[in-house]
Amino acid sequence: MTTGAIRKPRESAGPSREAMLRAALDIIDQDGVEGLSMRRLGHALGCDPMSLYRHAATKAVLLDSVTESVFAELTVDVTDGDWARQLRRFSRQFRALALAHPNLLGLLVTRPLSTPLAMWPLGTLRPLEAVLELLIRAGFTEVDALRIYRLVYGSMQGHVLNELQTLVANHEETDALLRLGLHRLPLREFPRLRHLAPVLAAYDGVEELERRMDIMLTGLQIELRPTESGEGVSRT
Amino acid sequence: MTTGAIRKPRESAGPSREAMLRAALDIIDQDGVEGLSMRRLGHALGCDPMSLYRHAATKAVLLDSVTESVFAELTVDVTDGDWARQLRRFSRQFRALALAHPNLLGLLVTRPLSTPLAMWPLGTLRPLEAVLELLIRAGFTEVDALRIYRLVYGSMQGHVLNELQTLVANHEETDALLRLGLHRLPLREFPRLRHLAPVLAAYDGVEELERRMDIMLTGLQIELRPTESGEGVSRT
DNA sequence: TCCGTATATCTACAATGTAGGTCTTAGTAG
DNA sequence: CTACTAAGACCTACATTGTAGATATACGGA
Repeated sequence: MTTGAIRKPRESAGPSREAMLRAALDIIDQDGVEGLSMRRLGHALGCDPMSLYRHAATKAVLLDSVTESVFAELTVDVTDGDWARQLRRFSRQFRALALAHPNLLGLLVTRPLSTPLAMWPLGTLRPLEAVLELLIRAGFTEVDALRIYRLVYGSMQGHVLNELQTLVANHEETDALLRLGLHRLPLREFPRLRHLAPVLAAYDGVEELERRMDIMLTGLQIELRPTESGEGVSRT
Repeated sequence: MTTGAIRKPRESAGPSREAMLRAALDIIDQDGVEGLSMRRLGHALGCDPMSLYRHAATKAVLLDSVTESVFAELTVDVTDGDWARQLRRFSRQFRALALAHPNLLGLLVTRPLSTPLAMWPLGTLRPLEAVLELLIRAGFTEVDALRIYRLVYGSMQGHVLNELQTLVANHEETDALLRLGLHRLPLREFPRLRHLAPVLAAYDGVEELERRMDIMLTGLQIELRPTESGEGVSRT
């Protein structure tokens, strides 16, 4: 190489990384993850499918980037002394994200499985770091902070998975049994489930998440005595 | 049709459904879900790939069936009066399944998202029914039983997802920071995470799950008063 | 024995991710 | 200003996928 200068990429050509991620997310929101192909994404952006590889070495990292871009919307106010309130807010935010992009939830909870923690995109790790900071500032030990993070994060994931599973079936059907398709189940074998049809149909995600947080936070307070910050669990 | 008799399938030809599911699970355990193709599965069974469609109308239902076959191993003793013990056992079983087939976890938590609850394979619904039965027999109302099931199931899912994420990186590396690849993280931005490296490396799944159950069950006992259902907790 | 039909087997197709070749153009040296 | 170089951008082509549809085969009844 005669010149040591690094050629900067032609900025005019091709869509920006952000535009690409946005378009990818749009497609996923509309037709699910399996509806996203490089060709279709290229078409949506009016560019050659192969040019997408400039921003993502492979489709897998493209998906990673999309989930990161969504995940990065989570924020935590580490200066808030009321850690429980922040955790609640965190959970609600996550739920909102999941409801806004239900087709992405599978990736959100699954993609980390294929990559060791420290290889995650930084945007994905930032909320983790923030929650740890929050809890440590609130007086928890590092170990407990990590434990609590896992507890909250896991519960939150679990809740959202449950909530999105329960959703819909036949929206127009009014009878709960029929709407959820529970009439298919043999009554002999599934009496409880069938009888619970109306309850299943009346699922209230917000309420359930709040109750879950109630239970978890009070249980947490009792089982895991924080050194000095034990003034009570915030309910808002 | 001139004759009303239903021709029974040639029982000699092709592998049995069970053999197929077993082989599919083997491949998934070995090379992950994306390693499973109809052609490869056919090759492993020594039969034409297309003949697999006799037992599964499409690849998606094949995957459903595989997850069902694993999921169906969960058992609950509904006659046990100690419901908390059963719930713990249930969680441990689930964890064991997930660790035995880590590549399947993504499907286990994800597949239900694409299908409304009542369309799940029956084997998948059976544990749900059993837990409901257990809790109702223990004196909970139907509504609370469902709530508790969701709570436990979500927490269990969340835990296992966390545990499998944290696993490995470089097994041979002894230094926690290096082993987890956390040295990659900018120290300025991720002080907590980097400092927690040894704790992350020393993750004890069994212990953590037990603690999680402790917290959840005590919180549950306090927050959910069965007798005065509906007004156990003042909500703001 | 032969026929009708349900089943097994095979072929072929459209769609996918992406490696590798070809071309365009920006940046530098003369 | 011109010519050269090489780093992108663009494109073609390939191996692989799930599976529809066509073809071959074997079974039950007459």
